[in-house]
Amino acid sequence: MPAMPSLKVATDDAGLRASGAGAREMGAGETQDDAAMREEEIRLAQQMLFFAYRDFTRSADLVLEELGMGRAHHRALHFIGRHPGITVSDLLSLLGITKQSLARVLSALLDQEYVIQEAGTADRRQRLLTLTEKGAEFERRLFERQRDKLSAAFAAAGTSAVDGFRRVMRQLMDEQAKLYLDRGNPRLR
Amino acid sequence: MPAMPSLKVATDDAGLRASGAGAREMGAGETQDDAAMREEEIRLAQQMLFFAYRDFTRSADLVLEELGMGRAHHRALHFIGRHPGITVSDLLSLLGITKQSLARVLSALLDQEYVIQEAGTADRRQRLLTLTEKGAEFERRLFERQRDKLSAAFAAAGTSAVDGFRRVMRQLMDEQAKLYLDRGNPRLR
DNA sequence: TTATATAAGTCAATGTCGCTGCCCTATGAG
DNA sequence: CTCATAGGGCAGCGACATTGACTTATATAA
Repeated sequence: MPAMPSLKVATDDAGLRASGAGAREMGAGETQDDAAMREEEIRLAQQMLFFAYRDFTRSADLVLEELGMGRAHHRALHFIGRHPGITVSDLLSLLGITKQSLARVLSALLDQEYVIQEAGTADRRQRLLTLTEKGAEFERRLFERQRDKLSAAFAAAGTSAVDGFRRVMRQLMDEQAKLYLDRGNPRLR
Repeated sequence: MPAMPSLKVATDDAGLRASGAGAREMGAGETQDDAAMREEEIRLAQQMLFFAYRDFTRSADLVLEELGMGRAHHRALHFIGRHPGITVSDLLSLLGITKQSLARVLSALLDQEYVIQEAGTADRRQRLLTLTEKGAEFERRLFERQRDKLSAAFAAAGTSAVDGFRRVMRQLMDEQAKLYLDRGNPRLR
């Protein structure tokens, strides 16, 4: 864990350069200060996303490392767990990666029997993916780390904050991800 | 852009397995259903973090790709822009990576003159980092992509949601990151 | 039935981004 | 003078993602 820097840095005002080349136009009645304030808000939000995501994922990363796996394995386990019998191509779409990227991860999960494949009944070309008992246990172990972080954060922030959090996060996602979450998520035929 | 899967997946109830090995203990008066509901909330939040972060960063990634750079370059530019004259070790602490990891990125930024180094006046071992004009312009271009996404999201979610968003994100960060944000961020001697 | 499309697996090559261990120089501070 | 610190650099590695091209099995439509 790195110590946070004491940041004994020149206190000049270059942090907020509201003017210059690409600066955004101001709406009616808007002052330079308003624009600068909004820019600062955005930059803070950028940083929060970076720090929060980094530190949130870190908790599960430690468990994964023990078994020589990475985040990609975790994500695959997560979505397979949520969608037992998911097809490979649906999983690819959810993860937003290529077939090759998934292949490495998936074959490791199959080798170590965290996941099993079965040929689809309707379409026998499909390989339906399901967690084994071992896979479900491992996924749960990973989940619990992140659950602890998240529920502590939710408790500390309060329920109305959680609602706002969800609303903003939702807006940051692609349309397709929004749709996925909207339709109740696991249960859709 | 991958099409979101139609998710024609077996609608069994394995998405929510509130029982089993590692399931969390329930507090007084809490039912199985409460626990399951909370687990579902947490799992949704996990997914939102994944989707939102992925899609948020994607916007800037496209610009970076044109110039053969990656997220790491963006982050370095961001923090150097916010802290003109930052030392290498402070930057390392902010990014939470090792010297070697930064070295690759930083030397690219120096080579292409996005960043300049100057020996510190007080301590001449230090290499104080500052954006060049070119670097500031590039950083702004990257910033604007993400700003557009973020401000659209903030506008759509509403100001009280933004407040909640910030509160939750803050709780997800490490102590050190919290402290960094708390103390007003760029301006600290 | 034949032709085309789809689901999935695979090979080879590439690039970013993180890590480790080790060594070096320049400079600051006791 | 000695030791610690700021920074740079070498070599090697691993995880994760990419592209393009090719193969197999199966489904579906002409």
